[in-house]
Amino acid sequence: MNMRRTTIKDVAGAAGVGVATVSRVLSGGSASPETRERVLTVAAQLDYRPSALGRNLRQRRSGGIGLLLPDITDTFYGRVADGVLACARSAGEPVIVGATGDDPESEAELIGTLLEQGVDRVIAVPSGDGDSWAPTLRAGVVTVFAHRLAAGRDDIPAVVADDRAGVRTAVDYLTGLGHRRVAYLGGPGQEQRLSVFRQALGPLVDEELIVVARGSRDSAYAAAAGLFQHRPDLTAVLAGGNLLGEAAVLAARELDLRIPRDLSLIMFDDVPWAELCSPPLTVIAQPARDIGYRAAELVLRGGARRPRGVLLPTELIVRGSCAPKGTSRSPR
Amino acid sequence: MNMRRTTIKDVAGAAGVGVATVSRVLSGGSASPETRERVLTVAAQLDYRPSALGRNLRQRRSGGIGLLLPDITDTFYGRVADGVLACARSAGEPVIVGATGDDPESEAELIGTLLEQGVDRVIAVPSGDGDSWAPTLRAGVVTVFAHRLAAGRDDIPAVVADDRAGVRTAVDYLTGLGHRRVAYLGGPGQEQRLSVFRQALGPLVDEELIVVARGSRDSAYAAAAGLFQHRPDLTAVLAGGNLLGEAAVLAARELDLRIPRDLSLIMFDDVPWAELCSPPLTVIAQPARDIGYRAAELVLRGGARRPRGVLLPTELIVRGSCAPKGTSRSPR
DNA sequence: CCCGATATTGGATACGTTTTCATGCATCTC
DNA sequence: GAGATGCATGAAAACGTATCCAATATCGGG
Repeated sequence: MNMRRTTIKDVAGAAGVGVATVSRVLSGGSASPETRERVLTVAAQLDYRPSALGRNLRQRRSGGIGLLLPDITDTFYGRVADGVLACARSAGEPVIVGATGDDPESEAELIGTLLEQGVDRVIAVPSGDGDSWAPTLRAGVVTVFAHRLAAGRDDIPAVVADDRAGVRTAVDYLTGLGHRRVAYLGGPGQEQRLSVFRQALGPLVDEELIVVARGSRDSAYAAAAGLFQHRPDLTAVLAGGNLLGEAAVLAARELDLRIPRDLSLIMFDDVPWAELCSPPLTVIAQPARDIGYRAAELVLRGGARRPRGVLLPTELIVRGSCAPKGTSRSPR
Repeated sequence: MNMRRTTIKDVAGAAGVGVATVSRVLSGGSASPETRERVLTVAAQLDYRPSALGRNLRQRRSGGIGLLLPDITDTFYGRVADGVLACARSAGEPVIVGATGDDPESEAELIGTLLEQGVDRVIAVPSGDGDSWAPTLRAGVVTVFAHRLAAGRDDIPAVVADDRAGVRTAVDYLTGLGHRRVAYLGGPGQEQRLSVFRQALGPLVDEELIVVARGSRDSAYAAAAGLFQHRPDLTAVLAGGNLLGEAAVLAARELDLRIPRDLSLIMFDDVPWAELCSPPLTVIAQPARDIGYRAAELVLRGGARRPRGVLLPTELIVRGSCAPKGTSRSPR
């Protein structure tokens, strides 16, 4: 049972033409109508599927798209991935996914794997600074960043949500409610948000109220709990992601802080459970899926005339986790 | 700037040996110590990275692992994917991910893409019956199912949670609390759970209380809302997945059913927000990440001596969404 | 009717690797 | 010492495709 795969040669033989002609017909080259039809019918009969392996070697690239995310478990990145997959699929391109864990070393290693695979298009949520990305550029890989920018890499286009506006809206909303001690609970790679946060808060900013966690749930919880314990005077917190928001809710509950009575909370990223929470969480919604989809579009369009980047709008969705600074937090 | 990629030929030339020797050294074949060292140093100097393209063509397989999931947005599948990625990465294998949307046609199409790519190992959460999988088997692709089995495909090993025990535990727990009208809110591909549900409920089973939704959130919500409206007499519901559970909570809230006073709820799959919910949700935890990891192990081990399948334990985690059937649901 | 232009076609080559096979050399056995 | 055995090695042949290039057939204009 030596089931050899049917190759272009078989089709050529069966159709009585040369392999070059078959290749041309199948990749849309010029051919006479009758030849074209004959080749197509024969190919269909033999159930011929061109081998990507041969093609890839010949054109020294593997068509596929590389997608590097910090954590595929995070629904935000899940939605980004979904967008990429949707767009890639409509173009018939396979997507190779890697999880960096927000670790630059890990990222560099995964980039190496992708290069080895001959991937010539990469979408990534970059971790750390942009040093890892020299090899892809050198290899001529079309690269697009998603959700975050990398320090020192403004030569790579990026598709991001309008963090600036989002943070500003959130801060304005909170200060508008009378809050003066507003904390920021951030994650990796949120430098820009931080600077906007400081800027928006102006004289009210308190560096002690700004704390960044690493990517993990544990780290997020520790950061939130530490913040709440050390600074019982804070009345509002802006969480820079759904993991951080989750941690904030959990830590608040553990410390017997009532939301929103004792603590107002705004979370970046609208997730389904934000509505299930009690109280339902006020959020800054980000178009995660669109970010992925647009990034894929950009990367598929290739190097030709690609814009500097894309900025997608965010939206403040008011639910029930913020209250005016009326009842101050009760002393323990 | 014709930056041709450094190839095995370059290394061979620079080291003064034949390409065969270089290949052998790099893939762990036999070679004299001095030759080996020379080749390795030269390869390192030239920063040589073997091209997967050439290798793949030669061995007519692309090493990579195909992963087909219904919905990468669902955190359950996100965790499965995470397990697969972790295992694959430790083996240095790239993973090509596709989202089937629980649609057999879509699945078949994606399988086609994978075959075209020369993927020779596939992990999948199968949609519908197993007809789509004939091509992979015919092509000699090592296939492993995850989380679900496919009807008529007991020739493919599967890594699944112990649904049987999970459903039985849940049903026993609910009936033990005195519930008699227990509903099952299911999704696609849960035939086995359904049969166990009927079996565990015995004479109490009521076919009208069994409803299955399609994969989407909307469909899940519609199913839950419909169920609750049509059968106000039910007192407990088992949701067969986090999407279904979410829909149940939402629908219950919309219809002013209090959990657990009016309605007891158990949800399959423990997700972070189950604890954030109020009341926190009693769940049947499934080792999603392990499912992915084990499936990847199986598929990496290859066709050699692979077991019929793997059954991973579930666990009932009691939180606050179930109550004894004391206060009956108030009539509207 | 002939010539140049154009369209179609097939042979041949290259892509980068792994693997087979034959060769040369050193060591071992009787 | 002759033959057998083992190992290291390199030349060469695939793997399946796309594309260059030359050759042939077709056509229009003069």
